[in-house]
Amino acid sequence: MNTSSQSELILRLVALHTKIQKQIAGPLSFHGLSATEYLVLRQLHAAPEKKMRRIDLAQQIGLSASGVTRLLNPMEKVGLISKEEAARDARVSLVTLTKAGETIFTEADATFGQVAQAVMKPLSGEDQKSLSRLTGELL
Amino acid sequence: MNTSSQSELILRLVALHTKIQKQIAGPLSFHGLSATEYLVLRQLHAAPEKKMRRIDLAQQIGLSASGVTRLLNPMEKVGLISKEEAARDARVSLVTLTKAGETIFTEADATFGQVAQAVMKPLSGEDQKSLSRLTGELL
DNA sequence: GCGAGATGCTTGACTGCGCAAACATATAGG
DNA sequence: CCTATATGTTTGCGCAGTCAAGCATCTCGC
Repeated sequence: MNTSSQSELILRLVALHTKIQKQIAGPLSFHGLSATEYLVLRQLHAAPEKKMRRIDLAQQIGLSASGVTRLLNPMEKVGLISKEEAARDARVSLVTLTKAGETIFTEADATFGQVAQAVMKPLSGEDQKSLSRLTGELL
Repeated sequence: MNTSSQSELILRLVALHTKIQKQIAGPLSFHGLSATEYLVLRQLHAAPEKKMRRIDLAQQIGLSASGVTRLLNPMEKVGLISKEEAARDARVSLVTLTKAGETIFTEADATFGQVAQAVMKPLSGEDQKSLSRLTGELL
């Protein structure tokens, strides 16, 4: 495995990502969500008490702190999430998943799952497992 | 392999892409290039006669036609590429890699290769081959 | 050979995001 | 305590990219 084929491998991953984004955007927009917004809901859904600090959210979804601020503002207006002060530290503003957000997430997650299934269709179950392991080791 | 783990697999690919972008941006900026600009140079370098139509370029690097227009303008000003009319079809404006562009690409490509190597380091040569095959089948 | 649609490209308006700076609060060392 | 430094968040500005509209050119059916 020489350097040149490693470069090509990186380029393939980038191309694959582009393809995935394009396949996901449409179906998710049916729920009024962008891909990034879906990630937010997903993180919150998985968080203990469905609460997170904005900065942790940023790190988990690969955004800057300011990106999170701008992303969350409209989501709060629409009522998917809500702000809450942290008891121990007045600097942080916790983000929590509202009941409405939970509902939308559940619906969107089903859609996401279908797209994921469609994207992965070319691979056997065994190959999907391999891919899962390989990507895991690269993170 | 159920739907939920397929979703997680997609999310891993997205996270991996984020990581790759962040690792690549810095080193490439040393050559005055963004990741997307590097892709342009690479495509042109690989093209017959180092010439391409803007629309094919767009499709290859996963951009819209207008995105390509805006991307190429500064690159032309800096002299990495140059415009050329197509003999057969007056609608198309061919993009060609200049000598200067070729030089910059060669340097940037070495840098890119090093980053690719660093990113892929956690995987054995055998695993890299597998990953290459798997991503290939998904495209 | 000419009108109707298809194709290639650019432009205007907008969105999403990053960076740096500003600001608020927290913590630690003297 | 009180200053210095670190941490969490928001804001101003700018860049990269999209979509829709417009313009030029090409091609085809008659």
